[in-house]
Amino acid sequence: MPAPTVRLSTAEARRSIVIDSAIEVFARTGYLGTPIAAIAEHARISPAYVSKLFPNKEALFVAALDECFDRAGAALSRGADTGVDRSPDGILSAMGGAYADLIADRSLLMLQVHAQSAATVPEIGAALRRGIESITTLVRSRSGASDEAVQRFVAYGQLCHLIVTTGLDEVPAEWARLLTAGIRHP
Amino acid sequence: MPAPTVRLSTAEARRSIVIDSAIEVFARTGYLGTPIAAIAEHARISPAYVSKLFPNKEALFVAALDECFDRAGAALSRGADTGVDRSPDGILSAMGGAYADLIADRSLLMLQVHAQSAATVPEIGAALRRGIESITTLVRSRSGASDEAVQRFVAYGQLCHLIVTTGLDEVPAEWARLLTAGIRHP
DNA sequence: CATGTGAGTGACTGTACACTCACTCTCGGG
DNA sequence: CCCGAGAGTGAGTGTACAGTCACTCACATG
Repeated sequence: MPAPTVRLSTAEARRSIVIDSAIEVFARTGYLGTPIAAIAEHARISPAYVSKLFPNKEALFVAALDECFDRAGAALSRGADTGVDRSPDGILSAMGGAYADLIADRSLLMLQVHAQSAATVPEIGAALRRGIESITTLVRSRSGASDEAVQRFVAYGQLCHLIVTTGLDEVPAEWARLLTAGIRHP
Repeated sequence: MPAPTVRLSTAEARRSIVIDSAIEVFARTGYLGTPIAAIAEHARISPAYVSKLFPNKEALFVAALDECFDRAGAALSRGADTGVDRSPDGILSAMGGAYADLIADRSLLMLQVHAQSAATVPEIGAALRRGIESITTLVRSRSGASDEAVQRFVAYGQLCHLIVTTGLDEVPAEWARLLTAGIRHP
């Protein structure tokens, strides 16, 4: 009988699989809280090989974060196209809806929170700024909304982070409902 | 000559000194990124004694976080009293100003960010929710503003966290100025 | 001055983890 | 069929750190 022979793939393909795993696992346990071995296990690969694919843990985290912002940008872009109301505010709210759909699984959002916490690592801080920049300029240019409206968009996005990290949407209290009101829950 | 004899203090006094140190050091390097020894050094105390004063690192972090929210609450409360404009929105903006003054040194704010990142540790998540609750209800009751206005207050507070963690107020670019516009910078 | 209580520490232990290295295995090209 | 390049790993190494323990020392009280 044909034993399930091990098929090799290219390092490039492995890298992107590992990045997917990294997004998920880093999102759950944070930068310092995640051993490389946990990501390796999730990617069904040996820890040694992860270390061979990325020069160090920091670079792996940055790669995951970059990918995360790429996906967010793509989702926002799609959202900007799908709205019915073509006014700036209409587009903005369509983008908000698309973003809400995207972060339904929490990983992208949590990764951003962990990145903020680890932003004192220079490479991580830089990646975070890059990401915010691309989101901000994309929202600005695709919606055509005013600076104030874009700022508000980002501010409520951050509120969304707070709600998710603290599980506020599960808290059955008046103050919690006040904060989550009108926010699309995952 | 009188050798500088070692004066003992009470454990209670030490505890609060250690909490002060913990706020500062945890704020700089985060929960997992901070060794107990770093806090001990800042408090000019042995690591062993820190471990004797607090059952574990988690409890120390929670104590620091609680203290942090206490200070924030006190500052907001003071702000609510000092405003000239006694309308809800006037009081709200006075509270915002007081908060901005308080977080000039970034420690309180950074600690919150790190707490969000570590919120999967049950005790830390609970402390964070307690803190948010007390802030939210305080802002609500002292200002008398609408639910929407309070939600907006918190959302822009979170935007403030983003700005500080990423050092956006130092970034000389249009997109950065868009996000920081109108936010009181430290 | 004797003594008990509590402040404070040095040295240690166990563990977790990032990263390395020598090695094996796969498979495409000659 | 063979061989070399590259995929992939097991077993380690060094280090950092949380928490413990036996101990010393200060000082208030009688």
